[in-house]
Amino acid sequence: MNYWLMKSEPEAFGIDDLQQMPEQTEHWDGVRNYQARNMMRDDMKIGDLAFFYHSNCAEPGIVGIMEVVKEGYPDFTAFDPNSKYFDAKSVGDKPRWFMVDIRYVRHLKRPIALKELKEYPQLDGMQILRKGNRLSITPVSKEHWDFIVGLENA
DNA sequence: GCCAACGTTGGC
DNA sequence: GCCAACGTTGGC
Repeated sequence: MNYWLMKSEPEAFGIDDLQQMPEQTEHWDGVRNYQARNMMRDDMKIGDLAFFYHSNCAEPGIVGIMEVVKEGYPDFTAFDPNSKYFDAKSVGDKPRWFMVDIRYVRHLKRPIALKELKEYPQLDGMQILRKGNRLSITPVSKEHWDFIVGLENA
């Protein structure tokens, strides 16, 4: 079982939006980066857990936990000319972009801000903390996962 | 295959 | 709004 961190801008789609979806489940569409695509297509498995990270907002940080409930399949927004994620180079038999479905698990008892995450030497090397990191999906080690979940009660 | 130009991400 | 970091594109 693996752990992940997935970014989303709360103004576009935040954890509260996920919680309000039917069955608290949504497809993670619109990822247009090959590294992130590969992780969704190849590596993310049913039952894996992921942090929901709010980016590009007043208080960027980890706000909750979600679970992979459907493994990689073609991102259909790439096929839709009316979608802002349309990609003419992604066609039916050779889809270029993939997504997974994720289900809301819970909010953290308190949001843990990026600013706070940076304070802990225990989290050195975590990908989200690297300068210039822009990848919207990153793997999280079990050690880092457990440490961060442990911060909830601090 | 190199690399400059350009676009996007995302913290601040 | 600024800007650093990085990915992609396209000319050569």
